Amino acid sequence: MGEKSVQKKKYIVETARKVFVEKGFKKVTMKDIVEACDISRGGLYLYFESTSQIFMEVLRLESEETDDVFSDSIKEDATAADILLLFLREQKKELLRKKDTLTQAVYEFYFENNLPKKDNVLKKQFDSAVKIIEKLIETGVENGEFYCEDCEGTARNIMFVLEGLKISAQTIGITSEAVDREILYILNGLGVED
Amino acid sequence: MGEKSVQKKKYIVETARKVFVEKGFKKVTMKDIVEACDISRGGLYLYFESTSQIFMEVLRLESEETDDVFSDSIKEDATAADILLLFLREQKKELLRKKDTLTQAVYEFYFENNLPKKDNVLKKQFDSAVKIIEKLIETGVENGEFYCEDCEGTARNIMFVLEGLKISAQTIGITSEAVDREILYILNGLGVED
Amino acid sequence: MGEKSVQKKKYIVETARKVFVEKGFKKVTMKDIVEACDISRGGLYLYFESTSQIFMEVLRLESEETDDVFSDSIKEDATAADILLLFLREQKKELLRKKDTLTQAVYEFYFENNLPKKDNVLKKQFDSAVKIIEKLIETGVENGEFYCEDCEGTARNIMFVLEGLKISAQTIGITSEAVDREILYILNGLGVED
Amino acid sequence: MGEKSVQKKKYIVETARKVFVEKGFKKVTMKDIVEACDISRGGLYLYFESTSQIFMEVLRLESEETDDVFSDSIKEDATAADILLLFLREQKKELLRKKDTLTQAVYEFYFENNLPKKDNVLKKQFDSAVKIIEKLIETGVENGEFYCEDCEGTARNIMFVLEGLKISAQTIGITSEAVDREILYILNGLGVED
DNA sequence: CATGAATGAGAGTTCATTCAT
DNA sequence: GATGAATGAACTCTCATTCAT
Repeated sequence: MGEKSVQKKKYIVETARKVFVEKGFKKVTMKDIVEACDISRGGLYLYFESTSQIFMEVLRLESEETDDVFSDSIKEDATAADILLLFLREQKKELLRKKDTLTQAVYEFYFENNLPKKDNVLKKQFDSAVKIIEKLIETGVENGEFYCEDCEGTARNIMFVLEGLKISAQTIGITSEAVDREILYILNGLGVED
Repeated sequence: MGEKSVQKKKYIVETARKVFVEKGFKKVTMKDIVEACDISRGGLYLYFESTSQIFMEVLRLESEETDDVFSDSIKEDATAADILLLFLREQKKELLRKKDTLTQAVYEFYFENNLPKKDNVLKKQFDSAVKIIEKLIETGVENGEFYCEDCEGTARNIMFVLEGLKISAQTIGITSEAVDREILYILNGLGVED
Repeated sequence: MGEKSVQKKKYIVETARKVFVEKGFKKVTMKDIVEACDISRGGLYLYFESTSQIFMEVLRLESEETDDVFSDSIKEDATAADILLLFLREQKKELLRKKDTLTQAVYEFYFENNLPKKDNVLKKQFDSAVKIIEKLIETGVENGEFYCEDCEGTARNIMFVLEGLKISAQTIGITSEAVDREILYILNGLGVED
Repeated sequence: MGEKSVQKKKYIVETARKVFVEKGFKKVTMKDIVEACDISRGGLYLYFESTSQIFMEVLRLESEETDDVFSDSIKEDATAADILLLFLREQKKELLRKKDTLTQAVYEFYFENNLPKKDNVLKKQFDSAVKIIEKLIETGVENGEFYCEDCEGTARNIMFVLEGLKISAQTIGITSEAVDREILYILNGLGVED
């Protein structure tokens, strides 16, 4: 595959991403993507066989580009609590942005496809996030910012709560205040004063 | 609609339930249900206009029949901790039973339908569960079984964790041990010794 | 068929008439009529086999009830010109009332059914109208109101013009003024001053 | 749309025309046309969305191909009376050719569609025919062939009579002699001797 | 007579997928 | 590589018509 092909493939994936954001995963047809990309029907099949394949590529690109959720905008002298709060606020923003997110599409995709474990990007992301939070909490504990007996458990708990909030936002709907309440609860659990 | 019609409607809903359990929500067509029920194409339309309508009926029946998650199998002398543990184990069983659950269908349904709040059975269930758990924890605190500063917050936290576990079970997959770990973490948080 | 049956049949025909007025002939289904009559599906079939059969009954009733287009509202001392004008104005009213008429349904019906000549109510009506107008013109000529060399031809011509206006009203649309112009043209042709 | 597509579209329209001639407008389904054209179900939808759309195209083609009803077969030295007679005979032929005409389909189409004025090809044709006949009569009057006080009125009258004959041919049926009688009446009205 | 549930044929429409150019 | 016309399977939905009650 030449350089040009690689470019075109990337163009398709990026355009398709917008479609998935808009419509979720299941509803999207090859036709939708063909039209969004303004290429020929047959043309798309030269690069991808199905919406699943395209979506997997979207996910791959996604994870490539957002490795460093944390490292991005963190000041040198930020405390662990600062960083955790930043992270939680970022997640809040993300999960309240009901539309304009890949979230729903991701869920639908994993529902549909009885996921080959190894390719499960979602799981990798979850696990790596747990690790990072755990590290962060440990640092906080060392600094005397946090109080915590089971750092790993707490990290996991935080991630599951976030997952719960995320899916709730998509299904039963959730308010900004409700998210704040949960964030506060988490911080209180770490011994952080309001 | 006569008695017979009511029976048939119920028969359709119960049969459709199996289809939804098997295939989720989106993938199910009127044709699928027609075939599962072994009735005629037009016959189904006598009772329902769409899969959404059928699914809403499935949910209604579901919630009617499972009002009393708790009251059912609770001994007279059960402690708050006993009851909570029972509840959590029930939830565990449910969420690990990946296939054979309506869970995925429910999520898909709520993704698709940007449902009017009032009809949101899911939300009602969530809120009522929070209330019940809160009561339970308060009882436990009074009995000296639990230690807890923010009963309502804890109840909510438990429910969000359960939601997180449920969706994770459907997407990234989750082991029995992982669930146990979370249950333990919750109980520890309430000051219950292992 | 008992007295009650006759009543019911009449009720159906009269109700169906409204449906035909509203929707024309082709679009009307047995279901439409069943619903309009608020009777059972099977019930309708006890009386009629098809919409065609019902419509033919509608036409029969129609012609029974409107035998005397003229005789109705004619004063003793009306002149031939008066009566002709009255008739033309009546026709004008009828044909401008685009909706609220059986006209379209009648046309559609005769299109569909390769009409058995003998049952052709429409033809009978046309022919009898020609006769009446012819008589009228003759009377007018005798009275010196009209000038006319070929009374029968003129009568037929008038009826064809009316038919042309009627169908035009249903298809290309026609204004009140356009009809007036044609009426005037006819009267002028008979030597009537404006 | 390439040259080939244009060809195919034309092929569909021409084939569909035959179907409309045979069955009128309302009774024709997309399936009928698909079968007549011997193309695939989806294939037809590439070109047209509905029978209405196809029919409008049929009408467009029709009017394109029959612009010059008159100019075609008119000798250099034809008199106005000759031309008028030619026109009327042409119309007679047309309206007696009960089957093999688009007439019925056209009426049905205009019944169904409460058509926006501008798209009303039928009206345009009617109006332009009136103009042409008017011109013709004026010429005839100048030549001393015709006698006529209100050329425009007469032209309109002729057209409405023709419309009346046309619809009558489709509904109550009409004989060749009946048409001749009307033609004669018209010509007599213009002062033409038999 | 009357009901209305049930059937099944058939119309409309949309897409994934192929393939000649 | 790229195009886009073409196919045909699959779904949705509506009714005429029947028939047990």
